[in-house]
Amino acid sequence: MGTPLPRDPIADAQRNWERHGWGDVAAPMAAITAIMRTQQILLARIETVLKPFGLTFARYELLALLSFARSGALPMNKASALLQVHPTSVTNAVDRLERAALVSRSPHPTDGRTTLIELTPEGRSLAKKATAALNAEVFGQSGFGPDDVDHLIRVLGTFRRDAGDFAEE
Amino acid sequence: MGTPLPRDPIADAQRNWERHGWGDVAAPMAAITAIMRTQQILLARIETVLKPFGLTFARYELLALLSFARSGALPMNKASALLQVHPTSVTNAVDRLERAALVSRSPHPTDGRTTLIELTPEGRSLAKKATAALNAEVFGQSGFGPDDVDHLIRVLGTFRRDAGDFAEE
DNA sequence: TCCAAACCCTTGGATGTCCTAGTATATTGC
DNA sequence: GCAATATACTAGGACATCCAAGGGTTTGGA
Repeated sequence: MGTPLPRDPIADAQRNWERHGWGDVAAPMAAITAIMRTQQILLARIETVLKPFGLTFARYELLALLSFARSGALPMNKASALLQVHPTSVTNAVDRLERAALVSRSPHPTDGRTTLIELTPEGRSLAKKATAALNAEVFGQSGFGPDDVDHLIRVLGTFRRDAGDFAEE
Repeated sequence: MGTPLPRDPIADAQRNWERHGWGDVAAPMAAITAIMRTQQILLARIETVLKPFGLTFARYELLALLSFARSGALPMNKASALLQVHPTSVTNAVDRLERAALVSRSPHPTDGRTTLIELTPEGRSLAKKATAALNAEVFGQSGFGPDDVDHLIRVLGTFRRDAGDFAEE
Protein backbone atom coordinates (compact mmCIF):
# COMPACT_ATOMS: atom_id res chain seq x y z
CA MET A 1 0.00 0.00 0.00
CA GLY A 2 3.02 2.19 -0.13
CA THR A 3 6.38 2.76 1.40
CA PRO A 4 7.16 2.14 5.07
CA LEU A 5 6.35 4.96 7.43
CA PRO A 6 9.19 6.58 9.31
CA ARG A 7 7.52 5.72 12.62
CA ASP A 8 5.07 3.21 14.01
CA PRO A 9 1.62 4.80 13.69
CA ILE A 10 0.23 2.64 16.48
CA ALA A 11 2.94 3.70 18.90
CA ASP A 12 2.12 7.27 17.94
CA ALA A 13 -1.54 6.68 18.65
CA GLN A 14 -0.63 5.22 22.03
CA ARG A 15 1.36 8.36 22.84
CA ASN A 16 -1.55 10.51 21.75
CA TRP A 17 -3.86 8.58 24.06
CA GLU A 18 -1.51 9.11 26.96
CA ARG A 19 -1.11 12.77 26.15
CA HIS A 20 -4.87 13.22 26.33
CA GLY A 21 -5.23 11.68 29.75
CA TRP A 22 -6.25 8.19 28.68
CA GLY A 23 -3.08 6.58 29.90
CA ASP A 24 -4.96 3.82 31.65
CA VAL A 25 -6.34 2.40 28.40
CA ALA A 26 -3.63 3.48 25.98
CA ALA A 27 -1.83 0.14 26.09
CA PRO A 28 -4.87 -2.07 25.49
CA MET A 29 -5.88 0.32 22.70
CA ALA A 30 -2.48 -0.15 21.10
CA ALA A 31 -2.62 -3.92 21.50
CA ILE A 32 -6.07 -4.12 19.93
CA THR A 33 -5.11 -1.82 17.09
CA ALA A 34 -2.03 -3.95 16.50
CA ILE A 35 -4.20 -7.06 16.28
CA MET A 36 -6.39 -5.37 13.69
CA ARG A 37 -3.42 -4.37 11.60
CA THR A 38 -1.69 -7.73 11.92
CA GLN A 39 -4.83 -9.46 10.74
CA GLN A 40 -4.87 -7.18 7.71
CA ILE A 41 -1.27 -8.04 6.85
CA LEU A 42 -1.79 -11.76 7.31
CA LEU A 43 -4.98 -11.77 5.30
CA ALA A 44 -3.23 -10.01 2.43
CA ARG A 45 -0.45 -12.61 2.46
CA ILE A 46 -2.94 -15.45 2.48
CA GLU A 47 -5.01 -13.98 -0.33
CA THR A 48 -1.88 -13.52 -2.41
CA VAL A 49 -0.99 -17.19 -2.05
CA LEU A 50 -4.54 -18.34 -2.77
CA LYS A 51 -5.15 -16.14 -5.78
CA PRO A 52 -3.41 -18.51 -8.26
CA PHE A 53 -5.83 -21.21 -7.13
CA GLY A 54 -8.80 -18.98 -7.78
CA LEU A 55 -9.63 -19.03 -4.08
CA THR A 56 -10.20 -16.44 -1.40
CA PHE A 57 -9.56 -17.08 2.27
CA ALA A 58 -13.25 -17.43 3.02
CA ARG A 59 -13.69 -20.06 0.34
CA TYR A 60 -10.47 -21.82 1.26
CA GLU A 61 -11.56 -22.09 4.88
CA LEU A 62 -14.76 -23.78 3.81
CA LEU A 63 -12.92 -26.20 1.55
CA ALA A 64 -10.45 -27.03 4.28
CA LEU A 65 -13.22 -27.59 6.78
CA LEU A 66 -15.02 -29.96 4.43
CA SER A 67 -11.81 -31.81 3.66
CA PHE A 68 -11.47 -32.68 7.33
CA ALA A 69 -15.05 -33.83 7.72
CA ARG A 70 -15.42 -37.59 7.87
CA SER A 71 -17.77 -37.79 4.91
CA GLY A 72 -16.51 -34.70 3.12
CA ALA A 73 -19.91 -33.13 3.67
CA LEU A 74 -21.41 -30.78 6.24
CA PRO A 75 -24.71 -29.01 6.78
CA MET A 76 -24.51 -25.29 6.03
CA ASN A 77 -25.42 -24.37 9.59
CA LYS A 78 -22.67 -26.59 10.92
CA ALA A 79 -20.15 -24.91 8.65
CA SER A 80 -21.41 -21.52 9.73
CA ALA A 81 -20.93 -22.42 13.39
CA LEU A 82 -17.48 -23.94 12.95
CA LEU A 83 -16.19 -21.10 10.80
CA GLN A 84 -17.81 -18.58 13.15
CA VAL A 85 -19.33 -16.54 10.40
CA HIS A 86 -22.86 -15.49 9.57
CA PRO A 87 -24.98 -18.02 7.67
CA THR A 88 -25.30 -15.64 4.75
CA SER A 89 -21.53 -15.60 4.42
CA VAL A 90 -21.57 -19.35 4.00
CA THR A 91 -24.33 -19.10 1.42
CA ASN A 92 -22.19 -16.62 -0.46
CA ALA A 93 -19.09 -18.82 -0.34
CA VAL A 94 -20.99 -21.94 -1.33
CA ASP A 95 -22.57 -20.13 -4.27
CA ARG A 96 -19.17 -19.32 -5.68
CA LEU A 97 -17.56 -22.65 -4.85
CA GLU A 98 -20.47 -24.44 -6.42
CA ARG A 99 -20.17 -22.38 -9.57
CA ALA A 100 -16.50 -23.41 -9.66
CA ALA A 101 -17.58 -27.04 -9.24
CA LEU A 102 -15.55 -27.41 -6.05
CA VAL A 103 -18.52 -28.25 -3.86
CA SER A 104 -22.09 -29.33 -4.47
CA ARG A 105 -25.29 -28.84 -2.56
CA SER A 106 -27.58 -31.72 -1.72
CA PRO A 107 -30.66 -32.01 0.44
CA HIS A 108 -30.30 -33.43 3.91
CA PRO A 109 -31.71 -36.98 3.99
CA THR A 110 -33.92 -36.47 7.03
CA ASP A 111 -34.25 -32.73 7.63
CA GLY A 112 -35.90 -30.88 4.78
CA ARG A 113 -34.65 -27.53 6.04
CA THR A 114 -31.03 -28.45 5.87
CA THR A 115 -28.68 -28.36 2.91
CA LEU A 116 -25.52 -30.43 2.82
CA ILE A 117 -22.37 -29.08 1.26
CA GLU A 118 -20.22 -31.76 -0.25
CA LEU A 119 -16.70 -31.58 -1.57
CA THR A 120 -16.26 -32.64 -5.18
CA PRO A 121 -13.11 -34.53 -6.20
CA GLU A 122 -11.77 -31.33 -7.77
CA GLY A 123 -12.58 -29.48 -4.58
CA ARG A 124 -10.69 -31.98 -2.49
CA SER A 125 -7.72 -31.88 -4.80
CA LEU A 126 -7.61 -28.09 -4.85
CA ALA A 127 -7.92 -27.89 -1.09
CA LYS A 128 -4.89 -30.12 -0.74
CA LYS A 129 -2.80 -28.03 -3.10
CA ALA A 130 -3.89 -24.76 -1.54
CA THR A 131 -3.11 -26.04 1.93
CA ALA A 132 0.37 -27.08 0.85
CA ALA A 133 0.95 -23.62 -0.59
CA LEU A 134 -0.30 -21.85 2.53
CA ASN A 135 1.79 -24.07 4.79
CA ALA A 136 4.91 -23.38 2.76
CA GLU A 137 4.46 -19.70 2.07
CA VAL A 138 2.53 -18.33 5.05
CA PHE A 139 2.31 -20.58 8.07
CA GLY A 140 5.85 -21.88 7.62
CA GLN A 141 7.20 -18.34 7.48
CA SER A 142 4.95 -16.55 9.89
CA GLY A 143 7.73 -14.49 11.39
CA PHE A 144 6.62 -15.43 14.88
CA GLY A 145 9.08 -17.34 17.01
CA PRO A 146 8.01 -20.63 18.61
CA ASP A 147 7.62 -19.04 22.02
CA ASP A 148 5.57 -16.20 20.61
CA VAL A 149 3.36 -18.66 18.76
CA ASP A 150 2.68 -20.56 21.96
CA HIS A 151 1.96 -17.36 23.81
CA LEU A 152 -0.40 -16.11 21.12
CA ILE A 153 -2.29 -19.39 21.05
CA ARG A 154 -2.69 -19.33 24.80
CA VAL A 155 -3.60 -15.66 25.24
CA LEU A 156 -5.92 -15.48 22.27
CA GLY A 157 -7.43 -18.84 23.19
CA THR A 158 -8.39 -17.49 26.58
CA PHE A 159 -9.74 -14.36 25.00
CA ARG A 160 -11.88 -16.30 22.56
CA ARG A 161 -13.20 -18.58 25.25
CA ASP A 162 -14.11 -15.60 27.43
CA ALA A 163 -15.78 -14.01 24.43
CA GLY A 164 -18.06 -17.03 24.20
CA ASP A 165 -16.60 -18.72 21.17
CA PHE A 166 -16.49 -22.10 22.83
CA ALA A 167 -17.03 -23.74 26.19
CA GLU A 168 -14.39 -24.72 28.69
CA GLU A 169 -11.71 -26.98 27.36
CA MET B 1 -23.65 -15.75 15.63
CA GLY B 2 -24.93 -18.52 17.78
CA THR B 3 -24.24 -20.51 20.88
CA PRO B 4 -20.76 -21.42 22.05
CA LEU B 5 -19.25 -24.49 20.47
CA PRO B 6 -18.48 -27.44 22.69
CA ARG B 7 -14.83 -27.31 21.63
CA ASP B 8 -12.34 -24.81 20.30
CA PRO B 9 -12.53 -25.05 16.50
CA ILE B 10 -9.02 -23.68 16.12
CA ALA B 11 -7.55 -26.27 18.46
CA ASP B 12 -9.39 -28.86 16.39
CA ALA B 13 -7.88 -27.47 13.21
CA GLN B 14 -4.44 -27.63 14.78
CA ARG B 15 -4.98 -31.30 15.62
CA ASN B 16 -6.15 -31.94 12.08
CA TRP B 17 -3.02 -30.31 10.72
CA GLU B 18 -0.85 -32.49 12.94
CA ARG B 19 -2.80 -35.59 12.00
CA HIS B 20 -2.10 -34.93 8.33
CA GLY B 21 1.63 -34.62 8.75
CA TRP B 22 1.87 -30.83 8.92
CA GLY B 23 2.91 -30.77 12.53
CA ASP B 24 5.74 -28.36 11.84
CA VAL B 25 3.38 -25.57 10.81
CA ALA B 26 0.30 -26.50 12.83
CA ALA B 27 1.10 -24.14 15.67
CA PRO B 28 1.74 -21.04 13.54
CA MET B 29 -1.42 -21.90 11.60
CA ALA B 30 -3.37 -21.95 14.85
CA ALA B 31 -1.83 -18.70 16.04
CA ILE B 32 -2.63 -16.95 12.78
CA THR B 33 -6.17 -18.29 12.70
CA ALA B 34 -6.61 -17.13 16.28
CA ILE B 35 -5.50 -13.64 15.31
CA MET B 36 -8.06 -13.58 12.51
CA ARG B 37 -10.84 -14.66 14.81
CA THR B 38 -9.81 -12.30 17.60
CA GLN B 39 -9.85 -9.41 15.18
CA GLN B 40 -13.37 -10.37 14.16
CA ILE B 41 -14.55 -10.42 17.79
CA LEU B 42 -12.90 -7.10 18.60
CA LEU B 43 -14.22 -5.44 15.48
CA ALA B 44 -17.75 -6.55 16.34
CA ARG B 45 -17.43 -5.07 19.83
CA ILE B 46 -16.11 -1.82 18.47
CA GLU B 47 -18.81 -1.53 15.84
CA THR B 48 -21.46 -2.16 18.49
CA VAL B 49 -20.16 0.70 20.60
CA LEU B 50 -19.85 3.04 17.62
CA LYS B 51 -23.24 2.30 16.10
CA PRO B 52 -25.15 4.74 18.37
CA PHE B 53 -22.84 7.48 17.12
CA GLY B 54 -23.60 6.62 13.52
CA LEU B 55 -19.98 5.64 13.00
CA THR B 56 -18.16 2.59 11.74
CA PHE B 57 -14.65 1.70 12.82
CA ALA B 58 -13.17 2.87 9.53
CA ARG B 59 -14.82 6.26 9.85
CA TYR B 60 -13.99 6.54 13.52
CA GLU B 61 -10.33 5.87 12.83
CA LEU B 62 -10.26 8.70 10.34
CA LEU B 63 -11.98 11.09 12.75
CA ALA B 64 -9.58 10.13 15.53
CA LEU B 65 -6.60 10.59 13.28
CA LEU B 66 -7.77 14.06 12.27
CA SER B 67 -8.48 15.02 15.85
CA PHE B 68 -4.83 14.42 16.70
CA ALA B 69 -3.51 16.38 13.77
CA ARG B 70 -2.16 19.79 14.75
CA SER B 71 -4.45 21.70 12.40
CA GLY B 72 -7.27 19.18 12.40
CA ALA B 73 -6.65 18.62 8.72
CA LEU B 74 -4.69 16.08 6.67
CA PRO B 75 -4.15 15.32 3.00
CA MET B 76 -6.01 12.23 1.85
CA ASN B 77 -2.82 10.41 0.90
CA LYS B 78 -1.36 11.11 4.33
CA ALA B 79 -4.44 9.66 5.98
CA SER B 80 -4.24 6.65 3.70
CA ALA B 81 -0.63 6.04 4.68
CA LEU B 82 -1.19 6.50 8.41
CA LEU B 83 -4.29 4.33 8.51
CA GLN B 84 -2.58 1.76 6.29
CA VAL B 85 -5.51 1.37 3.99
CA HIS B 86 -5.98 1.77 0.27
CA PRO B 87 -6.63 5.32 -0.96
CA THR B 88 -10.03 4.29 -2.25
CA SER B 89 -11.01 3.25 1.25
CA VAL B 90 -10.24 6.76 2.45
CA THR B 91 -12.26 8.24 -0.40
CA ASN B 92 -15.15 6.05 0.65
CA ALA B 93 -14.92 7.03 4.32
CA VAL B 94 -14.55 10.72 3.55
CA ASP B 95 -17.57 10.61 1.26
CA ARG B 96 -19.74 9.33 4.08
CA LEU B 97 -18.24 11.52 6.78
CA GLU B 98 -18.66 14.55 4.58
CA ARG B 99 -22.30 13.69 3.95
CA ALA B 100 -22.70 13.54 7.74
CA ALA B 101 -21.00 16.95 8.00
CA LEU B 102 -18.26 15.56 10.22
CA VAL B 103 -15.44 16.45 7.87
CA SER B 104 -15.04 18.70 4.85
CA ARG B 105 -12.84 18.56 1.80
CA SER B 106 -10.79 21.52 0.70
CA PRO B 107 -8.14 21.99 -1.97
CA HIS B 108 -4.52 21.94 -0.93
CA PRO B 109 -3.13 25.50 -0.98
CA THR B 110 -0.03 24.70 -3.02
CA ASP B 111 -0.50 21.25 -4.59
CA GLY B 112 -3.43 21.07 -6.97
CA ARG B 113 -3.45 17.29 -6.87
CA THR B 114 -4.01 17.04 -3.17
CA THR B 115 -7.24 17.26 -1.20
CA LEU B 116 -7.28 18.18 2.46
CA ILE B 117 -9.71 16.59 4.87
CA GLU B 118 -10.69 18.84 7.70
CA LEU B 119 -12.59 18.08 10.87
CA THR B 120 -15.73 20.13 11.41
CA PRO B 121 -16.66 21.21 14.95
CA GLU B 122 -19.34 18.50 15.00
CA GLY B 123 -16.77 16.00 13.82
CA ARG B 124 -14.38 16.92 16.58
CA SER B 125 -17.11 16.74 19.18
CA LEU B 126 -18.31 13.36 17.98
CA ALA B 127 -14.80 11.97 17.86
CA LYS B 128 -14.33 12.92 21.48
CA LYS B 129 -17.54 11.23 22.58
CA ALA B 130 -16.88 8.13 20.52
CA THR B 131 -13.38 7.84 21.93
CA ALA B 132 -14.69 8.07 25.47
CA ALA B 133 -17.19 5.32 24.73
CA LEU B 134 -14.58 3.06 23.16
CA ASN B 135 -12.17 3.62 26.01
CA ALA B 136 -14.81 2.76 28.57
CA GLU B 137 -16.50 -0.14 26.83
CA VAL B 138 -13.79 -1.79 24.76
CA PHE B 139 -10.23 -0.76 25.53
CA GLY B 140 -10.89 -0.53 29.26
CA GLN B 141 -12.33 -4.03 29.30
CA SER B 142 -10.22 -5.78 26.73
CA GLY B 143 -9.93 -8.95 28.73
CA PHE B 144 -6.17 -8.99 28.24
CA GLY B 145 -4.02 -8.79 31.33
CA PRO B 146 -1.34 -6.06 31.56
CA ASP B 147 1.45 -8.55 30.85
CA ASP B 148 -0.39 -9.95 27.86
CA VAL B 149 -0.98 -6.46 26.53
CA ASP B 150 2.71 -5.66 26.74
CA HIS B 151 3.60 -8.93 25.10
CA LEU B 152 1.11 -8.40 22.27
CA ILE B 153 2.36 -4.90 21.63
CA ARG B 154 5.94 -6.12 21.47
CA VAL B 155 5.38 -9.25 19.38
CA LEU B 156 2.96 -7.69 16.95
CA GLY B 157 5.10 -4.57 16.75
CA THR B 158 8.04 -6.63 15.61
CA PHE B 159 5.84 -8.47 13.16
CA ARG B 160 4.52 -5.25 11.66
CA ARG B 161 7.96 -3.77 11.38
CA ASP B 162 9.26 -6.89 9.66
CA ALA B 163 6.26 -6.76 7.35
CA GLY B 164 7.37 -3.32 6.23
CA ASP B 165 4.77 -1.20 7.99
CA PHE B 166 7.35 1.18 9.36
CA ALA B 167 11.10 1.63 9.62
CA GLU B 168 13.25 0.85 12.62
CA GLU B 169 12.25 2.53 15.80
C1' DT C 1 10.94 24.81 -22.67
C1' DC C 2 8.29 20.79 -22.83
C1' DC C 3 6.89 16.18 -22.70
C1' DA C 4 7.11 11.87 -20.22
C1' DA C 5 6.91 9.88 -15.78
C1' DA C 6 5.22 10.20 -11.17
C1' DC C 7 1.66 11.33 -8.10
C1' DC C 8 -3.25 12.20 -6.29
C1' DC C 9 -7.95 11.31 -6.14
C1' DT C 10 -12.18 9.20 -7.93
C1' DT C 11 -15.08 5.90 -10.36
C1' DG C 12 -16.49 1.22 -11.27
C1' DG C 13 -16.24 -3.65 -10.24
C1' DA C 14 -15.41 -7.85 -7.39
C1' DT C 15 -15.56 -9.93 -2.64
C1' DG C 16 -16.59 -10.49 2.01
C1' DT C 17 -19.27 -9.48 6.31
C1' DC C 18 -23.31 -8.43 8.66
C1' DC C 19 -28.39 -7.41 9.29
C1' DT C 20 -33.24 -7.74 8.19
C1' DA C 21 -36.74 -9.99 6.26
C1' DG C 22 -39.12 -13.89 3.84
C1' DT C 23 -40.05 -18.84 2.66
C1' DA C 24 -40.02 -23.56 3.88
C1' DT C 25 -39.66 -27.30 7.16
C1' DA C 26 -39.54 -29.21 12.14
C1' DT C 27 -40.73 -29.34 16.65
C1' DT C 28 -43.58 -28.31 20.65
C1' DG C 29 -47.40 -27.60 23.37
C1' DC C 30 -52.21 -27.54 24.13
C1' DG D 1 -53.95 -33.07 15.42
C1' DC D 2 -53.16 -28.36 14.77
C1' DA D 3 -51.49 -23.92 15.79
C1' DA D 4 -47.44 -21.45 17.63
C1' DT D 5 -42.66 -21.36 17.89
C1' DA D 6 -38.11 -22.49 16.39
C1' DT D 7 -34.74 -23.56 12.85
C1' DA D 8 -32.48 -23.45 8.07
C1' DC D 9 -31.40 -21.21 4.07
C1' DT D 10 -31.66 -17.34 0.83
C1' DA D 11 -32.59 -12.63 -1.17
C1' DG D 12 -31.63 -7.79 -0.83
C1' DG D 13 -29.16 -3.96 1.14
C1' DA D 14 -25.44 -1.38 3.70
C1' DC D 15 -20.39 -1.10 4.35
C1' DA D 16 -15.62 -2.00 3.94
C1' DT D 17 -11.52 -3.52 1.30
C1' DC D 18 -8.89 -4.11 -2.68
C1' DC D 19 -7.61 -3.65 -7.75
C1' DA D 20 -7.69 -1.49 -12.34
C1' DA D 21 -8.34 2.46 -14.98
C1' DG D 22 -9.01 7.32 -15.97
C1' DG D 23 -8.35 12.41 -15.66
C1' DG D 24 -5.92 16.27 -13.64
C1' DT D 25 -1.43 18.25 -11.61
C1' DT D 26 3.62 18.31 -10.71
C1' DT D 27 8.08 17.25 -11.38
C1' DG D 28 12.26 16.35 -13.74
C1' DG D 29 15.32 15.38 -17.41
C1' DA D 30 16.36 16.08 -22.44
